[in-house]
Amino acid sequence: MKRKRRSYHHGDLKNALIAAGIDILAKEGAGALSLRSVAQKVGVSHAAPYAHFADKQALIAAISTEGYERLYEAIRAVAAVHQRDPARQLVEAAWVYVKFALDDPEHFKVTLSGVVEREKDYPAFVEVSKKSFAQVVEIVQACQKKAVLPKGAPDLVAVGVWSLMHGLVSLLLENQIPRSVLDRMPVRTMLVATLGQMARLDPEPPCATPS
Amino acid sequence: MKRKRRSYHHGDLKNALIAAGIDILAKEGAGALSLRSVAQKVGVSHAAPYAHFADKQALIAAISTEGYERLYEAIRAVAAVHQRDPARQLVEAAWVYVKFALDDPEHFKVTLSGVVEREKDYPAFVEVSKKSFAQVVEIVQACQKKAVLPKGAPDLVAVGVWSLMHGLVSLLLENQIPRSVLDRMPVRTMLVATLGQMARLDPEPPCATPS
DNA sequence: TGTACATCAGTGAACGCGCGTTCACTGATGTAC
DNA sequence: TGTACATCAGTGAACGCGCGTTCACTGATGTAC
Repeated sequence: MKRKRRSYHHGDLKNALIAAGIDILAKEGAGALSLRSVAQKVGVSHAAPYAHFADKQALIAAISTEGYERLYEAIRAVAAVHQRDPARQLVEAAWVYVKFALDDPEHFKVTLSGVVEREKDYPAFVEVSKKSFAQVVEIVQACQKKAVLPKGAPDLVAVGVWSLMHGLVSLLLENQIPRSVLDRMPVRTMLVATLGQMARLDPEPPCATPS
Repeated sequence: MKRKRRSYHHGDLKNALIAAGIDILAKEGAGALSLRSVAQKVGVSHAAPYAHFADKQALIAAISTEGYERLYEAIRAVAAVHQRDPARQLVEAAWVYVKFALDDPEHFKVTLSGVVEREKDYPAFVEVSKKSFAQVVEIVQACQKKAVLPKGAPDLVAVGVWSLMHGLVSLLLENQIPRSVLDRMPVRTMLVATLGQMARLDPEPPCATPS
């Protein structure tokens, strides 16, 4: 399972610790995330992380930043693929968001849950979160041009779209959506239906649901 | 601050513990919520709670249930006041939700954050959460009749409205909404604007903002 | 009204646990000459 | 190429902490007679 380190020095301990943290979140949940557990997973003494992170908050901030970067990259990719179809960009970007949340709920939660308290101390986090929001605003503007989304200040409409998606996945993760609704349709259909209450979308062909 | 108990027996320790828990959430946050802290706040030995709660989960479930009841009652009240005006019902119910979240964020989070894992064990929680959702569905139906909300299965549209509000408050609480948007308008205006992307609402007079 | 007794709610000591953090240390690495 | 030394990353023991939970107990309460 855990291969022996060849040398005294690890080489890339910082990134290894971040990866281990994400892994622990996925497999054991947020309660199990600690500097000690992360160190143990990498096979290093429990004090070693302090060479790379000032404290636990700093590790969490790094994990959050990584999560936002994952989102940013994935949305950038789908936006590029559907360059000329804003409605599609909107749906696929939303789907990216939902997929992240469902595939890796604990990482998603840490990323989006404001665990980064003193943002000032973590400029990388602030930067990628700003970039991500700007990306959404762009998609919203393109949608507005084609009357897919209602008029209004683009950043405000972006907040609306984001809220809708964030609320949907939060309620899903927190098990609050009634079974009667849940059992009636797959998540992707629910996403499109919900988004369709706000945006003018073409109906999806029932079999085109990606993964 | 803490008055001496007159007698050995407390009389209503169970409810006192729940109230103390809510108080701790408000004043010290979720991290400080423990059976021990709750017992201490009430002025009782740390083992006393076990006479009333099987374990920590049971206390949390009780606090969650209390939170949902607060929501349920408040929404029922505003729905009654605006009996003949579904759009208003919608806005005020949403406002109730947002107010709860902003006034008592930690209690709100515990209530809505699926901390009640094995719902089966807490039927009171399940019941009040179902009742609350049904209430929203009713308001949604009334809104649909007046074309305030789009057509579609009422429970699905209710999920949409709920998601929108839940996402908005979650992002607010988690400090994710960009300052540029935040600084431009009060929360209530943001709520109405966001809800307005999904519902056909009359514009609010700028000075009618309740508390 | 008085007494015996069962029931119940709260006590306080004790358990083992994992945590964040500090500290003096040591092994490995790289650089100057 | 070889040696001295500064730097750096990781070690392992130790600290104090608050937690959930158990357990034998005891003080208060209520009921039967």
